[in-house]
Amino acid sequence: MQLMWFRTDLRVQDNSALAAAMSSGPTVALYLISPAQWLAHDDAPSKVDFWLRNLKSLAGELGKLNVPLLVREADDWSAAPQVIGELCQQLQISTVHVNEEYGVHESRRDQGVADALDTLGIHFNSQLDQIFFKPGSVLTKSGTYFQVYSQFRKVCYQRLHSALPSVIATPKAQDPLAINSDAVPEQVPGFATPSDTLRQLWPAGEAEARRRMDDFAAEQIDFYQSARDFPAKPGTSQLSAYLAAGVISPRQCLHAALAANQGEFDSGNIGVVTWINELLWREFYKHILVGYPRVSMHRAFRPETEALAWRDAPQELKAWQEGRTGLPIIDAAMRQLLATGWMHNRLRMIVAMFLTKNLLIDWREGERFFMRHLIDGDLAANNGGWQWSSSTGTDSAPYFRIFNPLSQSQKFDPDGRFLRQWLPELVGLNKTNIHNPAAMGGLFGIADYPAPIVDLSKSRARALAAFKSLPHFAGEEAS
DNA sequence: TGTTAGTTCTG
DNA sequence: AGAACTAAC
Repeated sequence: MQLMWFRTDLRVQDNSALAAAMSSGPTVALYLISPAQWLAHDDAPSKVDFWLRNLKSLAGELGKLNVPLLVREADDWSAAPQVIGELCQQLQISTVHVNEEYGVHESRRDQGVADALDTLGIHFNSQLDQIFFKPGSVLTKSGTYFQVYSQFRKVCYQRLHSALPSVIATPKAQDPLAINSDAVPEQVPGFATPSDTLRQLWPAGEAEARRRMDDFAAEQIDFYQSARDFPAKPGTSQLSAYLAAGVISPRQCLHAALAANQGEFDSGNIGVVTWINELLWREFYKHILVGYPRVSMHRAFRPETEALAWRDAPQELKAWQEGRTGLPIIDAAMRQLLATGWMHNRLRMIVAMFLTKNLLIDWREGERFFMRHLIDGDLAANNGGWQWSSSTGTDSAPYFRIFNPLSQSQKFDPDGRFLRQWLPELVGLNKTNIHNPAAMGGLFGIADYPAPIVDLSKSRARALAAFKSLPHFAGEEAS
């Protein structure tokens, strides 16, 4: 008997480990509920709820394949070896199949399980599935992990040209087993069920993910490059939550995009090329996590930035978190995050830059807050994004390239449509004033809307000074 | 995937 | 005055 252990790969289509298991023999599926571990990882309640809803949908898909889904609890992953070992003995499992995960804790968990199974004479078979290329297989000429994205991408392009990862066929149904599936819990203690409004924005299941992907590839991807930076437009794929939970695979995404561009990924349709570029950013940050694991252990990629004099400003942090900084684009973005579990990528950069530069608050505060609220929260991508914005990471924004929230707002939400959607107190303002109500002067101050909590000019200068005063800090040349 | 301040050009 | 350009952060 084979055991397929599902984690962040909640689908039956193009699933490497599931295909490996079912081609080896009769298969039973397992999912572990791990509330203490999830809390320790700052997993958002909306994300845990999304996992459970997708797990329920997955149970239905597995049912069509006659694969029973067992649900077990391992509060902390340190309990995983025992829980899985006992189950394997009960069911007389010969091999446990998984898709690789790349966090430090995930690797340690899998090693612990593999070791425990080994003493029981059970095999542990892990597959490349979450990304295109095995970490450690995309390296510089001197054999180190890339630190610069464009160079990494160049090698990825070569690899894609020589061997395109292909989508794996969905397994055929097996003969029914005399094992009953477990019920999937509706809720897990410690993770509140999100609002119906939020849940309805993110319907669960492979069919929904595929529908989104197909619609995007058919109708939006051509405009992706020109539309993706405007938060009021439906210019992005809205697939991040599904990718993070593994309800859809990057290989499926790649092939859907290629089909819209005559099979080309580095030329032709600029929208397609730009979108695939984003899939490769995702790939890059996963590789960074493996090559430089300190980034996920609350350490900056650039050690010299560890000495930065981040401000301890709990009131300002709280204002940022709650969307009441007095800067409309920041507040609208944070309210979008709180209400929907998601934030447009352009806005993630703007609010991250504002927190780490204008407020000069430690990027780790922002990283943690995002993880606690994002339905698509992914350790590698979230950490990569925050360290990019705070200029502490690989290939990050130069310390002097600081976004001005007002000009970003004017540039990327010119009519104020996005602002009006999230800031009812400002709906009456015209497209000039809405970006900067404070400029209208006290007499025209908006009831219920605060004055800006920082002076943008002074706080920008403060951030520049803080970076320049770092010992041994090698300031980059402008590019 | 930038912003600012200063200079020069243009009407 | 305001656009266009540039250097520096």
